[in-house]
Amino acid sequence: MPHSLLAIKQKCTGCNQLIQDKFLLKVADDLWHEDCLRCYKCTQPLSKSCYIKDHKLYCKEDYDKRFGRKCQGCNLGILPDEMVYRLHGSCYHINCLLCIVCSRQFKVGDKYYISDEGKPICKEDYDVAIMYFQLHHPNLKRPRTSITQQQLKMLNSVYRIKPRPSRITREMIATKVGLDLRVVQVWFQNKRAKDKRSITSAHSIITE
Amino acid sequence: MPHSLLAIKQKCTGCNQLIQDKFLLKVADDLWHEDCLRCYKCTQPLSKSCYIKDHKLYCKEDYDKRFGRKCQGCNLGILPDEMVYRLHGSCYHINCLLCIVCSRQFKVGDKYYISDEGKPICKEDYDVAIMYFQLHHPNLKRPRTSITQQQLKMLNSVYRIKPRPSRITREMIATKVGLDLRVVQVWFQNKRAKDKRSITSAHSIITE
DNA sequence: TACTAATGAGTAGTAATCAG
DNA sequence: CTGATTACTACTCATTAGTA
Repeated sequence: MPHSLLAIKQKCTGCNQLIQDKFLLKVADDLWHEDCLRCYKCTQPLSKSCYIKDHKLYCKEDYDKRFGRKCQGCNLGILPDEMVYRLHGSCYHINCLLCIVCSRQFKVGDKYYISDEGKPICKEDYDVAIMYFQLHHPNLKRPRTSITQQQLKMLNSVYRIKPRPSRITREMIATKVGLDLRVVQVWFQNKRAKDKRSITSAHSIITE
Repeated sequence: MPHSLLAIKQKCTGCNQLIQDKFLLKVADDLWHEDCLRCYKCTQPLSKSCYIKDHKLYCKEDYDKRFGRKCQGCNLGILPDEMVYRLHGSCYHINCLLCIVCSRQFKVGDKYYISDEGKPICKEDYDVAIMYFQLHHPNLKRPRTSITQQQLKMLNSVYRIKPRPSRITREMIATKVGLDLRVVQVWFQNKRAKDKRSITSAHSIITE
């Protein structure tokens, strides 16, 4: 059963501190310090008008963005109980959420990425774009194969006998341990280089 | 309705201490310190109205939430013997438990997360949101994952045998216990560090 | 407040690349 | 192929910060 009480103390809805100011500012049933009347998002003081949601104040711009009063696809308004997609802080009519590359309409569960302009791209187009990018900037990312202990053992045992295996031997090794031929080749190159390095550095210690 | 009374020795229903204040606050047969008139749940002072249950006071919001009088989805009342979902301290009509992003209706067994506002988000939307967020704030911190006892048991048992598991082992563990690969890696790193710390500190006690 | 998940700087080892 | 270099992976150590 609700009971109404006398107003005992009054706290500011913004900072939750007691209001000692001469005047209380009342905004739609909530009380505020004059100084606390700021947009919850951008913290700009709210001088002319403000929007309220969940006891929080917003400037028009941030309110529209956050609570989706304007579709970022067609730039038209969104009615209060219209269904929307929320995406990266923007709202879209269900029918206005399109991939900016292929214009296909997104459905729930579709994977997507966000362009530099904050607009959605479907995963397929994104992947193609990445592939294309890597084709044209081939040395930006270099996937590194990690060679397991198993494979290393095999490679090492061959290396001890034959540090410079022929193409045919390399092919055998490659299929046997399940590595790319090129990877095997590079491994032997690097291994020889490392060996040489350790030998020369050992030598320099002795001679110094 | 509150009544002010003359000061006689009376105990506060909230803190059970003697009331020495000039005025006693009486709320439905119980006496309270002015300062103790707070919501039992959120501890906010009760300025306008309060709800009572079992000699405890609640603000309207928490009362409705706690005693399930109001569906947190449609904001309408819940009849005493109506079926509800209970989620994170709130009640919902069976048909009112919707993902706040895609509005899809939850079914028993569906995975969900809870938004900052305490509302449910389906796992798919949550994952997409996280992906986005990380795409656009790549150097913001990853939220701290809490590792369950179950997972800890698994990790520890592996650690005893192999304190330095290979990438492949880590991958196996990660999928088995349902943790991110990186999280597993960090756990092993931290575990090794902790072990080392305890060993060296034990040593310093002996040698000192 | 203690424990510990996460971060960051610095380092080692080595797979991959490039020039010659 | 070699030699030099680049850059990916993983580690340690010290610190920061989230949570029971």
